[in-house]
Amino acid sequence: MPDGSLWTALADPHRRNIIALLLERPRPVGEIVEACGLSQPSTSKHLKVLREAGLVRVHQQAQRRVYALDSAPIAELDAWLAPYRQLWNERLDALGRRLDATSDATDSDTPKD
Amino acid sequence: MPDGSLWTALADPHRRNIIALLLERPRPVGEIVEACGLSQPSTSKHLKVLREAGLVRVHQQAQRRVYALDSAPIAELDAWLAPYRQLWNERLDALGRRLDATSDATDSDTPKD
DNA sequence: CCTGTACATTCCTTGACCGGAATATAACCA
DNA sequence: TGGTTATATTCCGGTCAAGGAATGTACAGG
Repeated sequence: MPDGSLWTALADPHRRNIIALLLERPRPVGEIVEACGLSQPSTSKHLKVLREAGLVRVHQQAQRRVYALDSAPIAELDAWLAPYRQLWNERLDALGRRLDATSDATDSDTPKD
Repeated sequence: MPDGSLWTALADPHRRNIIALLLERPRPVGEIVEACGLSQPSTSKHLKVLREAGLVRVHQQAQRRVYALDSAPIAELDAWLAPYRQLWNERLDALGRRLDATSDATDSDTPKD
């Protein structure tokens, strides 16, 4: 169940780095270890956090464990973001109108914003 | 400059709560304190984190300090999310094709996904 | 069966963060 | 200027996450 673990998982730069690596293509742990410059245990622990947050999935292949992104939580983030996206659209919209209004009006009702 | 402070700021549930409150409308600190159920100092500290992450702005009004959302970092988040959004669109697309294919094909190559 | 490879897990120490209490600061008002 | 309200900052104890070292586990090959 998606509690706050998604945000917690993404709060760490190394984990965001791993996520970015997996965006290019799925990778076994060894590759991630090299790319991150972290120790193998530390990397495995980060992978565990990402796994428990539902951000990645493992697919065993011989002795390798190949990690890949799972897109579901990303969608969740996007859903969280939606209301704020509206806000910023309104802002841009308002800015546009203001710029437009300055063409034929004196700044009598816009104190100092 | 936006370092990782944005993610760190949003990692805390209380701070996300504050953000949600400010989405409705700008509010003075006192209101936020009541709504959060946290102590005033603790709330002020969270507000400081949000401020330093660029997520909120203060507008002094008499003795009150009215906090409001700043939309810029939200846009930043959205930009970060963009590449992953692509990934998940591809997934949905693939799913759609698979559902479509099941209409005239036996499930011979879809083991247990 | 034994060895090596590829990961995961545990133990431990350190540093960061959280929350509350007390205190400091700033703005308004008489 | 002194007092009150509104907010910020500091200090402090407790908790939690991160990283390294050591160890455990699973799978392949000889």
